[in-house]
Amino acid sequence: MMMKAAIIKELKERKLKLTPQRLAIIDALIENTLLHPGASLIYRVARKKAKSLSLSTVYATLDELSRQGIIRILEFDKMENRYDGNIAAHINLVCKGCQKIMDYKLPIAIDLREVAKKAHFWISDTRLEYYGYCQECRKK
Amino acid sequence: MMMKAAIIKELKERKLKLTPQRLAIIDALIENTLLHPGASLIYRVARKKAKSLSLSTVYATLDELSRQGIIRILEFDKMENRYDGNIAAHINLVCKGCQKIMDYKLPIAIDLREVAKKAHFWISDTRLEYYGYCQECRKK
DNA sequence: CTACATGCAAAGCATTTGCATAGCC
DNA sequence: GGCTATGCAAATGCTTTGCATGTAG
Repeated sequence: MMMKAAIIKELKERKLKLTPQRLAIIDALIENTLLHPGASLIYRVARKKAKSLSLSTVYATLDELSRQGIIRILEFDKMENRYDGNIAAHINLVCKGCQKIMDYKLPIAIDLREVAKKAHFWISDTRLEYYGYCQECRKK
Repeated sequence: MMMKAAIIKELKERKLKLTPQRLAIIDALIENTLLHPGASLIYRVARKKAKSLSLSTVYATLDELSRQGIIRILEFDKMENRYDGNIAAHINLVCKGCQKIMDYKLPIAIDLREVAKKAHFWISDTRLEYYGYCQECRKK
């Protein structure tokens, strides 16, 4: 996840307003990066800091941050969207037991320019996921 | 995509009924593998073959096939689920312009056992996607 | 000031569910 | 015949939208 100062700088440069709601949402995202939080969790956490906050503002802000390339939206089957602050290429390990999502550093680098050349496809971002079971869930 | 005979064999072995609806859905999936079709397209195509067919049956069948590991469900942002008959490890190139999804053969093999060891995570399946623009959409 | 952000409530929509009926094995 | 699959319609639930109001710059 980018640092708060860096995110604020980005938003200022693009003339986006730094409302208390947005700042609270950014805090919630940063504090919970490892959890890859969903909108409802972000709402619950950010609500404590922002004097007033609605779920639609949470969605609007997350959309905006995603449009700015600061976070990535992850959609799942039978599970609410999750928001990933880690923009660098990495693999998400998604536990089907407890819904936990962990980062895994890519062991190799895939050359995106090669894909562009071979498949005539211009890549803007990536999503790499492995589904399975974490250690705790596997014991059960 | 598996061949029809192989899919039927799988279903028989697991004592799942081969109804005309299921067969029509499997045909629709096979005929449209390259499109990575959504439920609505499958419904439209399969409807022509099956004497009667409802959308809920389409969903139920696709769920069943996914549970059997025959297809994979892909969920997206602001776009209906798509169904992927290609279970082998590969990358899906998802065009944000025209919603087309193309397969891309992985240039390297990622060793899943290594992930299991390093991250204590047992992988059941994978989802690798690159988002961007195909050649036609890029021209615009 | 004024354009953009927010909150509310209502709409949207793909997907799921409950239940009576039909039909495969 | 028994048990699973189907169809229908209604429910679900996350996400989006329209619009009036508030507020950051």
